[in-house]
Parts: sequence; C-alpha cells; structure tokens
Amino acid sequence: MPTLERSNPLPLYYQLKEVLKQQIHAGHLAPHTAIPSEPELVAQYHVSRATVRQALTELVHEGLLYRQHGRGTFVCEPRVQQRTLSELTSLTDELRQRGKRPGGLLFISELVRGSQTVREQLRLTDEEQVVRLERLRTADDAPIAYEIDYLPYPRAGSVYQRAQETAEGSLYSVMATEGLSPSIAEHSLKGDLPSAREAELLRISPETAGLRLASTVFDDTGSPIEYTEAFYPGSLYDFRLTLRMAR
Amino acid sequence: MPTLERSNPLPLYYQLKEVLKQQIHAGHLAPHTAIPSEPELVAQYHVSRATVRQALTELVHEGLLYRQHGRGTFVCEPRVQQRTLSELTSLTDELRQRGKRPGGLLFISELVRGSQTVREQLRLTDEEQVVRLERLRTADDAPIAYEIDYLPYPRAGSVYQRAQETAEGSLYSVMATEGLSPSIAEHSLKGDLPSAREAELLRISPETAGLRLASTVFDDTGSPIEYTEAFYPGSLYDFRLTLRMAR
DNA sequence: CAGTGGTCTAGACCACTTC
DNA sequence: AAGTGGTCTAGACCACTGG
Repeated sequence: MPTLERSNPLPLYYQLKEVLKQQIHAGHLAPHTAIPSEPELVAQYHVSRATVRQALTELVHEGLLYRQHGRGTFVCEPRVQQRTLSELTSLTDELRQRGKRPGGLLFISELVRGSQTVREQLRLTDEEQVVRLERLRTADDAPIAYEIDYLPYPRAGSVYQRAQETAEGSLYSVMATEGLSPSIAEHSLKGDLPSAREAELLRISPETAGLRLASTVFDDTGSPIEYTEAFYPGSLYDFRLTLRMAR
Repeated sequence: MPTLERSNPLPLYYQLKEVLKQQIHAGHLAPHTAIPSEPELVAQYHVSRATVRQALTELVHEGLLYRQHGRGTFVCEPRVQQRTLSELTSLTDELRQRGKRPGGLLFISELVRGSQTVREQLRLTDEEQVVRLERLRTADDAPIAYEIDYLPYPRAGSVYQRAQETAEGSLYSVMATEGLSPSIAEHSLKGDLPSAREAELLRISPETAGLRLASTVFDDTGSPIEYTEAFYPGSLYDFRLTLRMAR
C-alpha cells in the first residue's frame, strides 16, 4: 500500500485522490465493489476523516466513485469513469484521446471590429477590436472542421502575435500561456448545411449535413475570453459528451 | 439578515446555500462583488467554518461563486449562473425554461428484442427484452423532435404499463417514480439528414439538416437505464449547453 | 502587516443499512 | 448492535493578496 508523504508539497487529500485513482484504473478496485470505509482509510493513511472525505467527495464529483448512505463507497462503471464528467475538452485533446493526430491550417489572422453578435458575446466597448482567426482543423491530416475564433484584442493581443502556433495545436494552450484560462463555456448546437466556402474547404458536397456550433468561453470570473463559430460535417466527426444530471 | 434554524431538518450548510442563492438571485449581491469572508459568515450565522466552506464549495461547483486565494469569494456573472453547470436537462424542463409548452405524441409502445446496438448499450442478457417507445415531441404543439427510447424491460416494466403518460410529459418523471434515477449520460452528436419517416412526421423537407443524438443514460451506480436515438431539425430547435472546463 | 482562502486535526452525534 | 456515510464543531497552521 502506498503511503502519503507529508514532505510532499502536494496536499494530503490530493495525494490520496491520486492513489485511489491509480488503484481504480489499474483494476485493483473493480466496478461496483466497495473501497475501504472512511475510518479504514483514516487508519491506513494516517490522516483525519475530513481529509479522507475531501478526497472522496472530489472523486465522486469526477464520476469515479459513488456513495450509498449506510452501505459504503463504491467504484463507478468504467464507461462513466472514462472521462471527467462534463468537461469542456479542447478538440485537440479529444482527438488525441481517440488516437488521432490533431492539426490544422490557419487561413486568416486579422484584427477587425467584429459583427454585432461577436461584440455582444465578448462584451466589448465601441473602440475595442477583436482578433479573428479562420482555421481548418484536421485529424490525421484529413479536414474535420471549419472554425472561426474571435478573441477580445485588449486581453488577447499576444495571441494575435503568435497566431501561427494556433494552427498546429490548441488555441487554448496558447491562450493559457497568456493568462487567459478557459473555465466555463456556453454552447449552442444545431444541425445545418455547409456554406459554399465550408463545403469547398472541407471537401464535402453542399448537401452533406453537419453540426453548427457557436460557443462563448469564459474565465472563472465569468468574463468572456473567446467566441467561436464552427461547422463539423456529420460524415467526418461526432461530438461525445458525458453529463451529470442536475440535483 | 435571515437566520439558520437548528430545528429545521435541513442541514445547516444547505440552509446557508439557499440563503446565499436567494441573495444572489435577488440582486443583493452583484456580479464580481465579494460576498462576506468565511470568518464573517461564521460570525453572522453562528456556524463553524467547515459548515461555511461546505456551502461555499458547493456553490462554486454550481457556478454561482468563484474563489480567489488571498482575495475573497465573489459572485459569478449572471450568464454563467443561469443554469446549474453541466446539467443534463430533460427536454421537457428545457422547453419550460424557454417559455414553451412541452408535449408529445406516442406512436408505438412495444416489447422487442432490440438491435445489437441497443442490447449492448443496455447491457442485456440474451433473454431480456426492451421497452421501445416511439415519440414525436412538440413545443407549443409544433413538432420539434422525433425520438425512440429503449428501456431495459427487467427494470422498467412498469414504465411500459404507463407508457401513455410519457407522451404528454417527461419520460424521466415516470422513470423516477419507478426508482430509475438518471444520474449521468453519454451523448453522441452529429449533423445528419432526416430519414423519410422523420421528414414526414416532422413536416420538413428531406433536405433539411438536423442534429442526430444518441444517448445512454445511467443511474448513479453506472448501470444503464435508457438508450435514446433522436433527430432534431436545425430549423426547429437548437441545443444549449453550459460546461465547465476539466481541472 | 492584516485579511483572505487552503489544508488539516481530533473529536462528536446522527441517519441509514445490514445482520 | 455494529458499521457505514452525513453533518458539525473548535480549533490550528499555511500560502497568497493587498496596502
């Protein structure tokens, strides 16, 4: 049994989480079997019950465990564990998880005033401009999505300087190095047909239906840091989401 | 200032959550303003700091508050507060939130063996059957989606008896009364064109693109309790999701 | 420096499940 | 009755932010 290191700068509850996660993923704890009770974990790892409960509560939130009052704490089904619940994964990460190699082409990077929709979503004043990036995103070099990203220039100026980097990898990773931390996103999703330009770039016929996505991304204070419009042909890509029920 | 009732069977942390929620929604606490510090809440409500922290931690999870180490705890933007983050809302609830009147027509309710996909998703043995419900869902009497629901007969037998009720309202509410509690759902979303039958029932042309959704719903132990396939014409309905970033 | 949230302890009593 | 998780207390020390 691994031990927790008090000299380790990582908090004890966090170390305990990692230990339990690893035991679950390694298969030492099978689905629907009980993990040690809270008093047992207290004794095994020499920490207080509050510390144990902080670790367990977070693992329940992440969909790895479930609790039953009076019975115990149990390991969730692997299918539900597979990803952090209700996460907002970047497409780049998502493709890697599926064993694909993400990539992209940057067509246009410019400073513009932006449409009324864009300005409203990013809550800009009349004087402020937006960075506009037009990208074709690929998996294993095959196009899978056409995407236009809008960033508020006042906060994202340096992203504009480094626009080329966003073509290859994740825009989020570039934004993160600039202190723009995506935390929460609103999405609107509907089925649609591609525009002429989209059909051409994605090399699909104009009759191929796809998914039209508009997203506004916020940092943890709720300030908008990105607005995106994208088209995903149904024949090339599907979205996967795991959500938790309210209440 | 409201007080917490120790005679109230509801836990103190829960009562404190409700008080803070109400103050936020009533506008007494504006976005980006700090709420009272943890020691202040301890003094005001005569509870321990652990109780205060349990209330605040859950409100942070629900997207109403955000914390900044060394600075304080602040109220989130209304747009981010609008709904519980990453919830799995039933279409019935969603439509009500948008001011629409949800309804539906039940075409078929039957017991079948189910396709291989259905049987795999519901993890059924060779002998077990599924309840199959075919529904046209409406908002203000106009069709917005065509949906087929599959339920594992061994656990959902009584839902089959009460199938007619599911036409009018939410299938989840009928399931809930039978001890089937949706907790987590996996979704797959892509753009597609309607089948001939879908176009006819939804009264749209076969060239109208829409969103094709396949969902498997689990209870909190991770056992599947429902599998659904649906088509939402892009011209009639869009999905709205609010998600939290992983980590 | 004072004030904030982050982590942690060592208890306590309760409600629920199982036997 | 014994064991489980749910709630709660009254402290403590730390890391981070701001003036």
